[in-house]
Amino acid sequence: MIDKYSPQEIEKKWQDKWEADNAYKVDIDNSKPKYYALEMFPYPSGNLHMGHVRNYSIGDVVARYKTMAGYNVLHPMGFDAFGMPAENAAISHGVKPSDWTFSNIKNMIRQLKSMGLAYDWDREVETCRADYYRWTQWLFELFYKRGLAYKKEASVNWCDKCGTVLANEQVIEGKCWRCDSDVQKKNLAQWFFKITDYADELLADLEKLPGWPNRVKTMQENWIGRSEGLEFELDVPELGEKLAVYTTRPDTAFGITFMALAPEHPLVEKICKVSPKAAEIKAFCERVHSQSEIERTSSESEKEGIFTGIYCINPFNGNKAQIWVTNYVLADYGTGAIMGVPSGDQRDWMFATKYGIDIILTLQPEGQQLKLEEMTAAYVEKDGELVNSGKFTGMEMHKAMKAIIEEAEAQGFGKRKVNYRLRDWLISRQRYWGAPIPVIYCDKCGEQLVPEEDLPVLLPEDVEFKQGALSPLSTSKSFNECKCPKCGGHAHRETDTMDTFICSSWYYFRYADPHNDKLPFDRDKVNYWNPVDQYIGGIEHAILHLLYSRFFTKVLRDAKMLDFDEPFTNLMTQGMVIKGYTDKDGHYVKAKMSKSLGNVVSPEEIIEKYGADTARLFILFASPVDRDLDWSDEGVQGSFRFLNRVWRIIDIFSEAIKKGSISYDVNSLNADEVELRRILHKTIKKVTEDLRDRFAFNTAISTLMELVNAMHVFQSKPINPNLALETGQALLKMLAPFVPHIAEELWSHLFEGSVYKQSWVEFDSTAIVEEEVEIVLQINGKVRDRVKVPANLDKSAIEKAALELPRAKELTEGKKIVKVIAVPNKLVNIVAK
RNA sequence: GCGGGCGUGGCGGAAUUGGCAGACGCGCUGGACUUAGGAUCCAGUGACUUCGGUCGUAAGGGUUCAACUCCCUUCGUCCGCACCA
Repeated sequence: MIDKYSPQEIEKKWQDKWEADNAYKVDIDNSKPKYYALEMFPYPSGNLHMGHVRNYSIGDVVARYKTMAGYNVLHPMGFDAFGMPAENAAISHGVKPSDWTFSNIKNMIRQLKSMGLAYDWDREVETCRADYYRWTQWLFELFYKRGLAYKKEASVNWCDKCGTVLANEQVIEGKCWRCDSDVQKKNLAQWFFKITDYADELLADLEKLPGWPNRVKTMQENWIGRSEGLEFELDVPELGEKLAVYTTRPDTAFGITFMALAPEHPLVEKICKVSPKAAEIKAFCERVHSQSEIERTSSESEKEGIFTGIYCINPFNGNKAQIWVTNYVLADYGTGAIMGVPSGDQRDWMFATKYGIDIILTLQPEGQQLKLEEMTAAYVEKDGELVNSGKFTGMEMHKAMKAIIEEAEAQGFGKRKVNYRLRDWLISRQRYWGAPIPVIYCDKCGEQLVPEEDLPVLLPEDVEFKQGALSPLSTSKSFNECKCPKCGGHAHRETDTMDTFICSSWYYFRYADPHNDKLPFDRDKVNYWNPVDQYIGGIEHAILHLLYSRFFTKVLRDAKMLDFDEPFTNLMTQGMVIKGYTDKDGHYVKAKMSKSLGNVVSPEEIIEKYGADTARLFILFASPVDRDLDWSDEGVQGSFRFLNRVWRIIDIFSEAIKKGSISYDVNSLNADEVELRRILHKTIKKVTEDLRDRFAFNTAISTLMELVNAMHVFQSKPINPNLALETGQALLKMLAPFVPHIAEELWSHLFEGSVYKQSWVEFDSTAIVEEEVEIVLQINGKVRDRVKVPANLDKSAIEKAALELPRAKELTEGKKIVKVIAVPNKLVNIVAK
């Protein structure tokens, strides 16, 4: 008799034993195929939430299953430990960011260990430790040396609350991704990574990622936003200047009646020098600048502009076009100026009708005549033929696009151009708790990299933390002042730190070689372990982290530090954990668990009450991994009940199991036992396929529940000991990836060694074969009867048998049998009229 | 506006290649055991029904012997991007 199931006792026991035995330590082993299972590492906020539990439970099943299936599995964990919250703690509580962070990490490691996750803790990385950020700085220098890191003054996104700039990817609908406050534009000199150099490859290589969800690939595709078109120049005779524009609709170029400039366009200043309307123009520009980013970039806001009084010449037809300054042209896309074709673009139409600018029709549907005076909107369809377009009149629009580009190229005033929505990655942050940018500014020699042998540039401790203060590092005397590495003269350090997304863009390489003190990682080790075979995390990183990591991988490949193109072969994006609650209006609604809504369930409480196995089981069973998971307290109890049921049935089987032997004659089984054995092997097949091919943990678990239900048939009658052994052993092996503690405990009562060290179960296809199958009789597509027939009976035999069934005769009496369709082992359908 | 999901019992979900809709779990109902049950075990549980059946996978239409599954239209809902010229 085995004791009552008590997760509180057995879980701690096994966690300690696994740790003492170094059970999950791995090294390079060329005798097995390698497998790298990775979950996105957490920010050390201090406490695990259910989203973490879900993420790591999924990863743990993958790692444990792959290990049992014979792979050499790398499954590491670490912490993305730089970032704002630590600094906020310093500002509001006077705690040192490092103390705050390390104590949070300590608590989170304790919580992670209480989940029974199969991590190789020897490989843990913490991005805020000098032995890690030294290499983050080293990689910055590598980017710099390759011409991929540069400093420039630019209009950048500024979050006042966080007191720092942000990358474009970190601005969500005009608001800061972290604190949700409005983002402003500021002109600052900042460091950028030249991700745009890789725009084409980042886009094209999405095709090399069949193991990624289409959703994520589409999002990246849209973010990169490639477009093809024509860039050409228009003369501005009054200024002796040229004005460049980019268009994806060269076919409408003959319809230009005005040019629209962004207020930031350099030509605006030149115009102001000669235009009598200079004061008005300047006032307009200032007014646009004072608008928030949301106001300015919303497609709904009113289009406004001011005519400069200056004209330019359309090189295609010599027409004069008014130059306007407007609020709806983006300064940092294309050339910061657009051609205004009111007849072909709805925004231009609205603008032109508002200000009484001419409209020239250049495109109309084939075989139809459009009349401007009857039109109430621009003609924006993507088909038609040209009018009023000189020698291109009458040409089909797609042909015309090509011909007009060729014309511009032949005449020398324009060229074919590819544009991207993607901008360079702004990596400077005016914050303390990040990796210092390893650059020195010398009064004489200018910008200098900190020599490699002087890395890391350590974070100083003599800094002041103030809300909204610029770059805390600049308040440190010991940090700021230094000597120029080139001339030895007076110099000062860069006081900005790097975006934490840089730290997380290469951590999955460091796990392959975490203690290297000569390089970020050894090339051979990374080439052995990486790329990550299965990456698991939240959809919120679809662009940010996943795009940056792809960029890093490509740069490091070009730097010959590794030999592959993509960091993550397969990607699984898990859904959120949601829970119902009653809102302030008394409605029952479901939403992501959050403190402010009060619908949070604490993992620690659940683990304390039911154990980690129950928490893991419920979370994996309640929903497919890529969908949102609806938390249910009753559901958790159901999972706990199931584990108790497993415990009891193994207990009932245990006497028999001890008497059984592994190899035996299956012909000695009685009918009930044959049936159990068939269910067992069907279960093995299904669970294996669900784990190996489908990521379908919920159905794998439901199949295991069916097996346990089938075993209960024998709770009150004797079972063949050999079958008891076969079934019990297979059940525990299959449960082990999901619920490792109870599987290990029950295994230890009955068998030798650790269940985790066992090889995965194979199914016996002969056990699954049934001699007789039940097939469905349909008359005109409706189920009318069921009948047992020998398995694999061929079509004609089934048809013959079906027509002789009394039920078939009864229901087709007096009707003409038109057709009989038989599907072996499934059904037979008689069509009668 | 553009792009991508999703829509199945009271609830979470299953149906992998077009072949028995609702596996498994929750909840609920009844029974057994019991001093007791919020433990355990067994059975039932889509709706309607004149108990023959009929209807049923967001709505409508189509293809097919056969549709949750394929095609068209519509609606709802969630997510991403959004004045990108």
